[in-house]
Amino acid sequence: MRKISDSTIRRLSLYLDQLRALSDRGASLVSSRELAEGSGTTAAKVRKDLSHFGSFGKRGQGYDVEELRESLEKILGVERRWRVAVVGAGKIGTALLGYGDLAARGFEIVAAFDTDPAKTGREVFGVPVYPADELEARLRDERVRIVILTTPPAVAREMADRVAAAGVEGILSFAASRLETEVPLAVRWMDVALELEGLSFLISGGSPGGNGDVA
Amino acid sequence: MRKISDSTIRRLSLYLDQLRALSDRGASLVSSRELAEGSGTTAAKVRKDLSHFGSFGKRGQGYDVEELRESLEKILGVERRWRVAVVGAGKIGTALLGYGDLAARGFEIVAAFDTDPAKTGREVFGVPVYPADELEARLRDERVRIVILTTPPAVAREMADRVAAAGVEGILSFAASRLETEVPLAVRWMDVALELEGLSFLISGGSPGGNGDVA
DNA sequence: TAATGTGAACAAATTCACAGCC
DNA sequence: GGCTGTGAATTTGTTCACATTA
Repeated sequence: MRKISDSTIRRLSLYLDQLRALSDRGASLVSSRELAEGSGTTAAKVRKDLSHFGSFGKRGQGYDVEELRESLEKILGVERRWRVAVVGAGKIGTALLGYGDLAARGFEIVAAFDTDPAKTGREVFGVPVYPADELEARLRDERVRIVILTTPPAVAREMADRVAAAGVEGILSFAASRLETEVPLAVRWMDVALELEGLSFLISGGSPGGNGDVA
Repeated sequence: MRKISDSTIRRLSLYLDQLRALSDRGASLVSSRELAEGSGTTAAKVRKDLSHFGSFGKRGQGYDVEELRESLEKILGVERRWRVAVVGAGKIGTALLGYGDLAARGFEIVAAFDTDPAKTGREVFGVPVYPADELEARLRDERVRIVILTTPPAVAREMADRVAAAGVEGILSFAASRLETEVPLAVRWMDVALELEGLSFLISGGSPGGNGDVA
């Protein structure tokens, strides 16, 4: 299998979202055009995206909703549940602990960590908050494979190295700055201010006479 | 000026972050190679990205940190402050109200809204939380140009239409599903579960023998 | 000498268009 | 007739390599 682009993966997530909704509504077939409309893309892109992984549709008909949903879950690796921990129990970190959408989409937050003793030793939205000392031990005990990093930038690098050393395989980082870890692992970044800057550019007329990403 | 790609804009934000840090440290010159290293890209890309907007460097020397920082702030439209509102004062919405990084990067949250009367009529982290009835009036009074949408998906569409009608020019949406507004405006999405699905794909070996986005 | 700015070469992603099947 | 799957064409984005300037 060749290298799959990041854009393709992101779109697969959007298709999956839609298929779950269609499935709930009891729809049985869906066309590439419909999937495209619901995810702001084109029918050709939908078909090309899927074609990297096999052929899932019936010519002349479309795709079987249940079948494609299951296939996409397997492709994305969300046919089973993931055990996730949140490192940094500040405002964003604790907000995520109670965010039901994550569990609904297969990501179960099983632990949180913080260096501040005032925040540890209790449960928040049912998730235990441990002191950072216990990071490595608890991550292993809980078989955590993905960590969401919400610490201040100053400690992000250290925490990333520690979770990587503890066998975590992926990090979703809310820390603005890039981070390089000693052990290589998959990292994605989310940065609210960066997204706002993107909007600022579009609104300010950066690309004049209209803008790229419009709903 | 031709159409600037989204990837270029995102990288400009990363360069700007770095220039601010360099500026704080009193650095006066920086090369495309250094900017590239700090943002996980290549020197050629840095130069090409900047070349779309003019020529900012001195051959043989590099870029003047202050000068380039100011230029990038102008390009991104963050040379002045933006007035932002948060619609939906749930867990994520309120977490954002106290998130100092936004103000530090030029985005001031001046109001929040919610439909739940239990949440309105008070201040959270110094930001007044208004009932949703007052949405249009307050957005105009406060001269809000960007809204961060953190409502449940069920009401996201309606709220998007209402803020668009109230003259808001950009939306950053945490609502998973795409949304189409009657009035067209700039929209960006942030979706924690989608990012986790991307990590899940990489970890599960979606692209075998290594993965794309590694630190 | 060192590093920018930029056309030209290249690679990747998207779109087109149509053969193949339901 | 309708819709998928896919090579080919096109467009977009990246990398190369070098003339140019401090």
